[in-house]
Amino acid sequence: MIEYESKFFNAKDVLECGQIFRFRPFEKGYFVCAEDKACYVYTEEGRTVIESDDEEYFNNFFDLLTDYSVIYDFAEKSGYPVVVKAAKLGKGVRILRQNKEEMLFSFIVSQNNHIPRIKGCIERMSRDLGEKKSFKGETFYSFPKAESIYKAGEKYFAENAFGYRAGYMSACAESVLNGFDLEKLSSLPTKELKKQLLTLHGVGPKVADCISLFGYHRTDSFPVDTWIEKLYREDFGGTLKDRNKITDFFLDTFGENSGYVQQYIFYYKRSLEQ
DNA sequence: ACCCAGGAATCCA
DNA sequence: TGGATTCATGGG
Repeated sequence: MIEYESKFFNAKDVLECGQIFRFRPFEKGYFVCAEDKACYVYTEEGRTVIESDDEEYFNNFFDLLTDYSVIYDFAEKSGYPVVVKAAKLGKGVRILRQNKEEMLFSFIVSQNNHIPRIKGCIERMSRDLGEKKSFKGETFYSFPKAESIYKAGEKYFAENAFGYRAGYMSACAESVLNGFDLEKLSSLPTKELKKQLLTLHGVGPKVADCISLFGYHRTDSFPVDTWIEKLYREDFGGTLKDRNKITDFFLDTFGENSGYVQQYIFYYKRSLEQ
C-alpha cells in the first residue's frame, strides 16, 4: 500500500481530467487499469492511498516523484484568470505516466468521439482481445497488445462500433508489428517525436500530442481538441482557426509547463459545461 | 430529425 | 498551403 499526503493529488481529479479511460468507481474511490495491471485508489482529506500488486509500477504511474506545487504555482502566477481558476479547481490533477502503445490505440479511438463512448469501445476491446485478470476480487482485462489488435482485424472493430476508426486500428497495429518502435522514439526531442508519430495512419496532430503528453510525459505538448478550441476563443480571446497554430500559441505561452496547463483547463472547461 | 464529440484523411482549388 | 468534405456512432 502506498500512502501519499499532498493536496496536489486527488483521485477524482487525476482520473476524470480526460487522460485515462480505463477506470471505474470502486468502494471509497476507483478501480484503475493500466496495461495488464490494476490498482485501487482513493483520496481522503488530502491523503491518497494506492493499493496494488505492483507498487513500483504505480509509484511511477501516478508520477509521485514530481513536485506539483511548483506546477501549481506556475499556473497561479500565469496571469491568465482562466488558468488560475482551472488550477484551483483541479489542484489534484497530475499527468499520469501511461504506456505508449496503450495511448496510441486509446487516442485513435478518441477522435471525434464522446468520452463515455470511448470508454465503452476500449472496455469491449479489452474484454474481447485482452487477458482476463483479477485484483481485490474484481475481474478486469489487460489492454490488448498490437499483435492481438492486428489479429482481430479491421472487421472486428467495424462490427464493434469503432466506426471509421476501425481501419486506423489495424493500420497502426500493422505498423507496430512491422517494426515501428514506440520505445525507440523516447530518445527524440518532442518536435521530432511528434513528426514520427504523425507518420502513423490515423494519427493526426491532436492524437500525436496526446500520445506525446500522456505516453512520453512530454509536457511541452499541447493537444487542441474542440473543448480547448472553444476555451481558446472564449477565455483567451483567440482568433486563430488553424489548430496547429493554436497549439503553437500555447506552447509559446506556457513552454515546458504547457501540458500541465492543458490538463487544468481542459478539466475545468468540461466540468463547467456538464 | 438535428447537433455534437479529446479529428484525420482526402480532395480540390 | 489552406479550406471544405467525408468518415461511423450514439447520447442529448
